[in-house]
Amino acid sequence: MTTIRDVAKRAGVSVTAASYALNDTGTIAEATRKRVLDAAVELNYHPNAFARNLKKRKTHTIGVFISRFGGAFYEEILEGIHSVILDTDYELLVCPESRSARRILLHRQVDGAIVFDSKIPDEPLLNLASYHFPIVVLDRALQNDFILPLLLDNAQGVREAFAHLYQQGLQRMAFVAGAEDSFDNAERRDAFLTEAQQHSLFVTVVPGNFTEISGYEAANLILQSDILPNAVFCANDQMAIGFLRAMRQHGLRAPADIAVVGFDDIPLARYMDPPVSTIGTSRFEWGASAARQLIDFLDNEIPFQPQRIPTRFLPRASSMLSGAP
Amino acid sequence: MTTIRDVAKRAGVSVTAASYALNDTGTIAEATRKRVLDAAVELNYHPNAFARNLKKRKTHTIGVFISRFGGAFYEEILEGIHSVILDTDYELLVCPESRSARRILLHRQVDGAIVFDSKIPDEPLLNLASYHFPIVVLDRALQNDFILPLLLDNAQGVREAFAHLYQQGLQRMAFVAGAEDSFDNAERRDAFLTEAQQHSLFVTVVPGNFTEISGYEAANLILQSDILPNAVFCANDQMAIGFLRAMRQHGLRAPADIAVVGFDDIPLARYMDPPVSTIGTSRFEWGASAARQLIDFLDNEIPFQPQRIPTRFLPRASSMLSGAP
DNA sequence: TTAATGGAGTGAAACGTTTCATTTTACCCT
DNA sequence: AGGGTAAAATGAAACGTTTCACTCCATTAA
Repeated sequence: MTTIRDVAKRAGVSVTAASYALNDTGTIAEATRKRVLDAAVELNYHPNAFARNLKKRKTHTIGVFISRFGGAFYEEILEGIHSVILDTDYELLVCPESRSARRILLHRQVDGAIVFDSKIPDEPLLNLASYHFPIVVLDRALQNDFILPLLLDNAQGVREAFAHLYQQGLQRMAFVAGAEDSFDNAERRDAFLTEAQQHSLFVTVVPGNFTEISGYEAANLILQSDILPNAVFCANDQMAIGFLRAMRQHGLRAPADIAVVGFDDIPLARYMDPPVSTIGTSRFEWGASAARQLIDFLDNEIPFQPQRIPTRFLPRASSMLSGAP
Repeated sequence: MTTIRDVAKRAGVSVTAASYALNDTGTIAEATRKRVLDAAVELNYHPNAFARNLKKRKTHTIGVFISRFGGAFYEEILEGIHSVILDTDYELLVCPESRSARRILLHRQVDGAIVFDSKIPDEPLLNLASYHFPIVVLDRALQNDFILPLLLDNAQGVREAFAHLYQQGLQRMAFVAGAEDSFDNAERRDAFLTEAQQHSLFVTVVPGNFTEISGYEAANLILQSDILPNAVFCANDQMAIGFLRAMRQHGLRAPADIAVVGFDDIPLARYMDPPVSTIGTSRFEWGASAARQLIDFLDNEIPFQPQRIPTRFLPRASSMLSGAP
């Protein structure tokens, strides 16, 4: 491996001069600068990132901590993040699991983090932030000068979907909830309950955990009641798909018997039969915002600006009564 | 940040002793060892990864270079890789774009690489390998003591699919090709042509580029011919899906009018109407193999063992004539 | 008693950069 | 010609580890 020492020797200058020339800092005459740069090319020199990071106390890497690679959900967020990183001189370190997340964060191998993994508890994040380490969280409402929550506007989407159902005269509604520890689930459920209350509707809430199977089981539970709901709101699309599967097995059809709405707009939702009404957002934009704010914070010390990521209701066949708008 | 110096001072020993104690090397009395460890805990000490890497000339990170995050295709491979990495003390650096790939590799920020990005040319990989840098390639047939190709057994899957079509009496076949520069496309096409030749079949090959739209266009081209094929083999599922869409628009049905087969077994294939026959593999296992061999090479100097990843044909409705097995 | 042995611990160099403080060089102005 | 100044270049310290080579001391063997 060729080092800066070799380059300096070849260019006939001191190591310092070589460093200044390479980094375009300090004061170096144009002629010598050129000589150094040429020498670097000739020797195929590439600075050792570790030595540099050690000295500069900066890694030029941002870490993304998600709970797993799987799922179109994360994909699009990652692509959004990546699209922003591309235009900077930062690297991306993607860590799909909380165990190694701890190690990476503690060893300060990144300059900042984007977190979307509810398995990582709040406490270590707050601790990191207290050392002025910047973090963007996509899955919790933590706030702090060094922590930026960038959350979905869950309530907005729920309101739109609710209105859509209500305007079609559907009044016997049920909500299939997601995982208990999920922030988004709580917001979606609360928004739904608020709407119900404002419209003086009595609604039922059935537990679930975001998996297709839990939606399936929720349906089996609901379908045992004497009076069936005529609209069901699932806290995500997977559960809506499970719910629809159970309905089919009971000989029921959506939306004629029960209108079904999901959340997230996963790709599959559009391909189901019937296509599933859902609430979507631009996940690409979401990731991009996160990266943009983090980079701005790191490079230009622009303070974090909390904001909500807009969501919108996407009406599809699973909840459109024939003759409805 | 607390350094090893602080720990040493607190434990009342030299820096050397602290280092030995923490790394369990050298000769340190049990009592002092314990004192050092306790001090480290009390001070919440975590070694600086850069200083360590700089000194040890090892990063304990492996790099994965893919062309983008999107696509269920990469997801499962990544999960397979990750599942292996988890049990080691390595980190994962995922880089979804060839531009930064170059930087990372050149700056030696990883100890080894897994490459699945045809936009990265062979030459830099060979160059790296010449410095004894180990690389697993998933998308090309490069071979070298330090380069391990881990490729799909494309021919196997194609043979099975071909037999399936042929045994149903389908003899007018066409092949919709993928991107020109793709190794897998070349193998699939060649295997198909070989089969056709062995069965004395005259077949047509239509160009494509792996996108759904190119499958759609290929179909429009094919459907103009006087004599339609009765079986079409697409080099991947996306194109098969595009092909089916075009067929529908022309009022044709699969498999009755044309039997359609894809390749890759993407999740959507199973959900199409009709479900798309395809050729699948365990991508999770694929990724896991790659990671396993790389780690074994790095940690235990076990030489690379080239192997083919098995594929198998998955018959579904899009190619099963009624009454067929 | 002395020499050899080996366990426990230490000092200092090294990894490859960056950057502060300083020196050298070149130029300009009276 | 000489002092002043700015530009250009340099030496050396520092970043936080690891590790080589060495010392010190107690124990054992002769």
